[in-house]
Amino acid sequence: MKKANPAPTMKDVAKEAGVALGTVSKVVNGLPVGDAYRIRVEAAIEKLDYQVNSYAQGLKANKTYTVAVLIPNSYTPFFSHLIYQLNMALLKRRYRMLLCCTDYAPNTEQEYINMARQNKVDGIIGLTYDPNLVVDEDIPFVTIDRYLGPNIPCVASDNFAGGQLAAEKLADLGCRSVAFLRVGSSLTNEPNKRRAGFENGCLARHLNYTMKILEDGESFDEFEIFLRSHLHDGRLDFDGLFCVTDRLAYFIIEMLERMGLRVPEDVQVIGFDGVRNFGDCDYACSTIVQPVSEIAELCVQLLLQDDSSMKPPLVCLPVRYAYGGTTRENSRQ
Amino acid sequence: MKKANPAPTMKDVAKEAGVALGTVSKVVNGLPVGDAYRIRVEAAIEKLDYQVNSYAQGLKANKTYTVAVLIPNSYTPFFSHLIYQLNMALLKRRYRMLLCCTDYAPNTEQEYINMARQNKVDGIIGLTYDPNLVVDEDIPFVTIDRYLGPNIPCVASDNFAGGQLAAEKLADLGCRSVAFLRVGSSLTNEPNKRRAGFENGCLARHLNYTMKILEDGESFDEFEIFLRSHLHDGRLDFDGLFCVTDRLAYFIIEMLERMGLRVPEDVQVIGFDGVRNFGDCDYACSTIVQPVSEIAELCVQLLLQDDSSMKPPLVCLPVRYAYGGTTRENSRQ
DNA sequence: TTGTATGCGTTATCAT
DNA sequence: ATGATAACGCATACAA
Repeated sequence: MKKANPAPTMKDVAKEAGVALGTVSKVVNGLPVGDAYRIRVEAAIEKLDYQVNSYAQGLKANKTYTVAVLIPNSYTPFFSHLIYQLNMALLKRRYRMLLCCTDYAPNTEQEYINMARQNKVDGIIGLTYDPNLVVDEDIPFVTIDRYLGPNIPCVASDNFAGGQLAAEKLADLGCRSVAFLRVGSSLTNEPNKRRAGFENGCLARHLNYTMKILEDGESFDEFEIFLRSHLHDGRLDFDGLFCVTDRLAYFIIEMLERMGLRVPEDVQVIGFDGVRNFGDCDYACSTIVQPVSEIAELCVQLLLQDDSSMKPPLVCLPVRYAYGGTTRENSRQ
Repeated sequence: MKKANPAPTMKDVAKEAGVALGTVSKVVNGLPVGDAYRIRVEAAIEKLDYQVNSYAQGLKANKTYTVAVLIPNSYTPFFSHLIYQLNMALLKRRYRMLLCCTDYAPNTEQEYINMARQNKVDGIIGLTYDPNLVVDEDIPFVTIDRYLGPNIPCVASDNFAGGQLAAEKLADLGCRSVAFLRVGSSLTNEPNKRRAGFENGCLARHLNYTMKILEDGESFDEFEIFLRSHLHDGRLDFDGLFCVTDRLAYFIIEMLERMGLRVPEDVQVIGFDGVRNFGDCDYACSTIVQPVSEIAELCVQLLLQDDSSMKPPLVCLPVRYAYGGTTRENSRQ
């Protein structure tokens, strides 16, 4: 509230302790200093409640211990967990996190990147959607789920393996004829591989499969039209569905119930992401779980490691299946 | 990646444009400068891709356009929306957000406050749980949901009115005998007023009411024991339940279904918070919705306004009821 | 080992 | 109106 007395500086501490400025600096940074001096300086620091000014530090060292995280928003379950885990991974290394929600807006993404540059952050972790994003070569950058170029490490789940795993699970659970449902396909990114993986898995397991892929902007109603076209005498042609996200699975399940079909008795559904109700309760549906914590940890590692070491262009982390009530439990459950 | 050439500085721009340092500064800050000079400086800035160093700025101005947000985590639905709205409210004013997840740990909360101080943030917005939190008087601070003292503005939903509204709604929807369920009551905070408000509403509407309040650490199983003790011949003594959060409502609803009771046919349930499935789909249950966006906006306003203006100690923002499938729709729905 | 002096990039106060 | 210079708080190379 009152801004009366400015925060104490090293100079104040030095005066208080009766030592030189440099000595205080050394004590603060843990450099060797005579015990007698150290004691006095520490007492002065305590007395004045001195705190180093990290802006002055940053100016000097050209290092700020701050990382910017660019992400569309913080309330989509996958994003919200990612943010949390990134925060933890950064905190562990004494780094601070500047959170930037972009709302999927390309210009906001670019604006934040510029802001981050002039803010002299030590690096940027971005889950972005702008296809024409310009990222400087001179600031460490790691992307999630979207490959931006050979010099920019990209971390993602093993989406291909996840699609494959979904197909295998459905086969294991007794499905014979399945479908893949997906929305928004215009942007090239890692999650797109879910389809290919699923297709691969279906072929390997000799599952009949169909795809229904909506273009950007098409309404979810298209799925209902699609499903109804495969409904004969109250029975669906499919006994298994793989939805590209848990969120889509949620809509599809509601749809199926409106159509008088029971999940999982009539048709089993598997989603993708590993979304939990209320963030930490049970899984919203049976799902392929993304290793969020590992993704976050790896992003931070890659971002902060010496430039000397090799930076892999793309790392895919293993996913796993989790039961969430929309598949038929079998013995392996 | 490569840190070869250090970022260009004002000096570089001055040299490039063949003008003095101060002139560049003026151009950058929009101060009056001769047109001929301005053109040349702007060209040089463009050419060198110059960006002001906000750390040097911060050092000089003792102002950083950065606000720290302290919150337990980013994945609990209410928190995740709060973070998003705070980010938007700050962005609108060209402020940056330093996100600090505390995991409900008192020492982490205190650590972050210290970190924020030495980081010279312009203010702190905190949703904290440490009953003994020490917050300096010399840095602007606004708290959410928890009153910390007369000099520290607290922003919250009108929890009392929310409890009252829940009671009124249940009465309107035909309930005669209701119960309030709550967990964790040791900490004094604003949400505690939900109980009192509910009680008030029940009295006003002549509803029979019962309370079941769990202590910290008690298992949710206690609720099942409680409910079963009020179950006679498959009928529950209550036809309406008010749960202190949507999350609790979610558990209770599952519990009721296990007990063979239908929601909302046999018993109607209202929660609190306004949680939506997958962050932005339908409401998880009928609920009292917190005005998250308004809370965020007000926090930022109070935090950044001149110290001269009056800071109210506690502001309670209006809540509203939303239908979410766990109450019986009536004509007013 | 301790003290002194310089510079990091900006802004602001001076003369010019 | 423009250019030189000091100061912000800290770290460090260097001198003592």
